[in-house]
Amino acid sequence: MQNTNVSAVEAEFETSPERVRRTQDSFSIGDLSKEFDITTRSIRFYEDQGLMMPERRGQTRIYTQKDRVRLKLILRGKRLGFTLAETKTLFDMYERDGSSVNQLQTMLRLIDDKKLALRQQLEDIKVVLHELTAVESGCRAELTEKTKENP
Amino acid sequence: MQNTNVSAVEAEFETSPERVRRTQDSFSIGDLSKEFDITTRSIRFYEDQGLMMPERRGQTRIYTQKDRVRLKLILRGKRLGFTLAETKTLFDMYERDGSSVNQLQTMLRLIDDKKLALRQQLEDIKVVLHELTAVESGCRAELTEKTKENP
DNA sequence: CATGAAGTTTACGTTAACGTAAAGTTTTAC
DNA sequence: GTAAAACTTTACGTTAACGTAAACTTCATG
Repeated sequence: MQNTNVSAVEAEFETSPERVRRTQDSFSIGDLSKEFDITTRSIRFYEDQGLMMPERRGQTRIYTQKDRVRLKLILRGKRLGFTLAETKTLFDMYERDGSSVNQLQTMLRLIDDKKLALRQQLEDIKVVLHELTAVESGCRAELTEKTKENP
Repeated sequence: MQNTNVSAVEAEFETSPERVRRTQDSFSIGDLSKEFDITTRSIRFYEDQGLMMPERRGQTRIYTQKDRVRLKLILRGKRLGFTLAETKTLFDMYERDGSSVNQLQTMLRLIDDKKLALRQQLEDIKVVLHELTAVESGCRAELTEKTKENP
């Protein structure tokens, strides 16, 4: 087990190509906003919501590698359909439970919920697509009729 | 062509079983809210947004069959993923163009847009489902490892 | 030393479709 | 005849995730 500080779950999210440019160990808010292509407003918002707590040098925020990984996790969570509140729950859980067994179970529950909801959405979308096609046919039929009348 | 007042598109939306109980020809807001299982607040909201303009007897709203059909169309539009604004556009169009050739073409465009967006959504959801499954596997693996350590 | 880039806080604005009082009038029922 | 049910208007609240503007400080550079 080579875990130093970053949670196993966090480590899991590390993608291999990143290891190449392991140079910096502190970042400005602008650095991160550029790297992840989000606004600084967003990053400050995440802090507002209790998802990050970077150090300060005076007023200025200083982000560590750990913070950077957190941000990465936030964004991946978003892509997976987690709300910021849900992601925060996971973070809080890890904070109180380093071993994170609890966290993993919660995550599994969350994932299960998401999968269920997504499958439902999938079905709904299919149904609506069919309905739309039906309405479309009706429209086309009516349209050819109308243009037949008024050439 | 047996169109009296209701547009051909509106007529198209009429479902057959309805014709059986063709009794009333005016309705209260409560009648409609019960029939379609929505709140009176919603109905008044649709009026606010310019989607309906029922007559009044004093202060009280009186809805005709035509209004009822409109409401039905609004709700079907919602099920099909149209915003109220989009539905309003179609209504306005019919108001100015009884023959509604224009309306039909606009509708076809709208439907096409929706279908495209839905297909995209479908793909996105599939991708996310796969990602979720992957993350889930990772969690499970890690979990069995942890519980192996601390039995 | 000025100036422009990057950082900061505070706080209101946005979107969609209603929910939820509050406070009043009208209708219906017994 | 009165009390409950149904109707009305007005208007602020909700959700999520920021956008945007104002007004300020700090820093580096030519």
